[in-house]
Amino acid sequence: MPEVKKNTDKTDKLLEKAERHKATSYDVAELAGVSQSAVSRCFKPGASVSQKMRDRVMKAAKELGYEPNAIARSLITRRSNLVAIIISNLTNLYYPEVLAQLTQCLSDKGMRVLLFALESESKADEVLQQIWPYQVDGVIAAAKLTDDQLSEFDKRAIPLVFYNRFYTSHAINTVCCDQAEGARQIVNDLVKAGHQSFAFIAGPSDSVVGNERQEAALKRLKQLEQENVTLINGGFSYEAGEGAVTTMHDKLGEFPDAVICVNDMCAIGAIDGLRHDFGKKVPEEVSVVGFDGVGPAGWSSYNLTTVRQPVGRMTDAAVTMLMERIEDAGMPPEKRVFAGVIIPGNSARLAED
Amino acid sequence: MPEVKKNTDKTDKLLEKAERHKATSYDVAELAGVSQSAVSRCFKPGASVSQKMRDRVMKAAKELGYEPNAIARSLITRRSNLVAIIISNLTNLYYPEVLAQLTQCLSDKGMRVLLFALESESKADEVLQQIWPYQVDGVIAAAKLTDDQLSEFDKRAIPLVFYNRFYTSHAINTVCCDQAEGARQIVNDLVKAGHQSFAFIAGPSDSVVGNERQEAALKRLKQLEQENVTLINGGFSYEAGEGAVTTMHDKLGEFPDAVICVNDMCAIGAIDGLRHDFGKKVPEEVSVVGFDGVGPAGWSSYNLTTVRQPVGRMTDAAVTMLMERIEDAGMPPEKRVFAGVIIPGNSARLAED
DNA sequence: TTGTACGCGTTATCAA
DNA sequence: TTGATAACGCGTACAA
Repeated sequence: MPEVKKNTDKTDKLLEKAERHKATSYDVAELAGVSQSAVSRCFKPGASVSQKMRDRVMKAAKELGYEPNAIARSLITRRSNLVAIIISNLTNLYYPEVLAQLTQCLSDKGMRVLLFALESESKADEVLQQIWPYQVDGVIAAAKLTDDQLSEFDKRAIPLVFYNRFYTSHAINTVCCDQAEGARQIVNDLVKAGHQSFAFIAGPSDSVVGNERQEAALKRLKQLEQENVTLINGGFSYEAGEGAVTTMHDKLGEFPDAVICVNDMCAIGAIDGLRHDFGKKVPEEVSVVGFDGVGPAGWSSYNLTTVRQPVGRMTDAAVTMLMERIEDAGMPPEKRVFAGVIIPGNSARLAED
Repeated sequence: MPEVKKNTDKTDKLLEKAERHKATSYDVAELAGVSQSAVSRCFKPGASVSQKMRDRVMKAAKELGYEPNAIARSLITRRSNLVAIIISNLTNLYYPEVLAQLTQCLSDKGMRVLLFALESESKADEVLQQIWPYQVDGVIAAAKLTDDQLSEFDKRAIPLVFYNRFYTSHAINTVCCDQAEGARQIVNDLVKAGHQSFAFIAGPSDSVVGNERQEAALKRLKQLEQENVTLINGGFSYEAGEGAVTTMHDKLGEFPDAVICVNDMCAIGAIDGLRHDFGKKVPEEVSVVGFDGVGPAGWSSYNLTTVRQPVGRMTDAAVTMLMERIEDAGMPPEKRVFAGVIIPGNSARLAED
C-alpha cells in the first residue's frame, strides 16, 4: 500500500522538522495536503470551512502537535489579547484579592494578563516604557499616573481603566468605591454612638484614596460640630498604624474616644499598638475603625469595624468597562462609583439600631 | 530654503500616516533618509552604527514617536521575553510577597510577566493551553503539575522552574525551602522545652509542601519518643485553623501542650480559635507554631513562633535558575533547597538557650 | 559601516 | 468553500 507508506513518510519528515522548531500552519497544510490558508481558517472560530476539510486539518494538526502562534497572530490582527495590570503596592493586603479577581475575570474573556508591580509610584514612567512595546490592548491601573502619562495613553489610543483612582482634571475611565460616602457614614455612626474626641490616622500624602477618606471624614466631623479632632500622619501599613498610636500619645498625652484609620492594615496596627503598647482596651476604651474590608479585618482578634469595598463587583465592572473600550474605541469615558458596605464588627462602640 | 521645507513636509506626511497607526521602522527610515535595517540596528544595543547615523535616526524616531514593536521582534528573534508565572492560590497571604518579588526580579532582567492564577489546581490544563500560544521563554510555577503536564514542557523545550514544589519522580528545576528540616527543628525546640502532648493541624491532602511538613514533624516526634500526638485535618487558611481547634476539642476533650500548624495562616486561625472560642491562653496554656513567616505572623497580637522562608533569596534563585536555562537550553536540572529560619516569636514556650 | 533582500508565522483579500 | 498572494514590523545574512 504505497499510499499509506507515503503518508507516514511525510508525517515522519514533518515530525523531524518539527523537532527543531514548533510545527507551523505550513507544516500542517503540507501534511493534510491543503493550503496554508485553509489551516488558518480551521483555527478561526466562525470561519467558513467544510466539515471534511476541518477533520483533515485537525487530524494533521494533532499529529504534528500544532498550536497557532499568538505572537504572529497579534502582528497581523493588531490585537495582542494582552492587558497590562499596573499595581502600586502588591504587599498591601488589599490588592492581592483585587489582582486575583481581575486576572480571573480577564482570563474568562480570553485576555491574558501582563503584570507590572510598582515598587514606588514614581517608577510609573519606567513601567510604561515597558508596556508600550508589547502592543497591549488595554491597561488597568491601580496606581496614580501623571497628566503627562495619561496623555501618552491618549496618543496611543490605548484604553485605560483606573481602579480606585479618581481624576477630576480628566475625563477618564474609572471604577471606584465611594470613599467619601463611606467615611461620612462611619463618622455619623461614631458620633451617634456618643464619641466626642477623634483622631484620624492619615495615609501617604500622595494617595488619592487616602486623601478622599480623610477629607470626607474631617468635613463631616466639622459638620456635626465635633471640635476635638486630631490629625496624625500614618500610612497604609500595619507599622504605620502602630507607630501613629505612639505619635498620638506623645501629642495628646491620652487617647481620643475614636480613632479613624485610613485603611484596615493601619487600623489593625493601631489596635495592636493601643492594646499591647499602651494596655488600652479596644473597643471599650478606644474605638478603632478602618476601610477596605480585607481578610484579616474579620479575624476574631480584631473584628474590625470597617467599610468593605465590593471587590468582586468592582473588578467585574473594571474588566467590562475595559473590554467595551477595546471593542469600540469610540466609547466615551465613564466613571462607576460603588458604595461601600459598613461592617459593624466589634472594634468600635456603635449605636444599636 | 527648499531643503528645510521639503523636510518638514516629509515629517508632516509621515506624522499623518502615523496618526492612523503607530510609526514603524520604515517610517523612521524614510524620514531619516536611511535604510530600515539601519533603524533596526540603532535600537539594538551593541550594534555597529556610526554616531552620525545614530543621531540622525534617533532624531527622526523621536519626531515620529517611534517605539520598536516587541511582538514583531519576538516573531523574528524567537524570543518573547515573556515569562509565565503560575500561582495556585493568590489569596494565600504567602504568595503576594513571592509574586511581587518574582515580578521585580524578572523585570530587572528585562523579562515581562504573564500572570496566571489558578482557582484550583485541577485547572492547570486550561492554563497551560493559554500559555503555549504565547511562546513564553520560560515558566515559573508555584502550583502542582501532573506528569503529563511536565512532559508537555519537555516536548516544547520550555524551561520550567518550580517554586516550593518538589518532585522525586522527575529531574526538574526547583527552588524550595527545606520544609522537613524546619519541621524537625521546631519539634526539637518544643520537646526540649518540655511539651508532652502535641497536635498537628494538617494542610490539604494534595499539597506537597503540607505533607512534607507533616511527615517530618510526626517522624521527629516519634524519634523523640513522643506518643501523645494527634493529627487533625485542617488547611492553609485562617478558617481552617480556627475550625481545626474545634475539631481538636471535640476529639480530645482538651488541648495538647503544643499545636503545630501546617502554615502561618492556619496557626493564626488556631490561636484565635483557642483564645476567643475556648478562652485558652497562648502560649501559657497552649503553644502554637506555624510555617512561612508571613507578615501577620509578626503582628503583636500573634507574635507567631514560626519557620520563615527566605523569600527574597528563593525568588532570586528561581529567576536566576530560569534565566540560565533560557540562555542555555542545555543546562541540566537543578534543585536548590534553602533552610528556613526559626523566628522565636512568643506563641510557644521555647527553652532559653 | 551601510543597504538589499529575505524570512519569522499568521490573518486578510480576492479571485477561482 | 478553497487557494494564491500580500501584508504585519522587525532582525539579520550578505554584499557593497
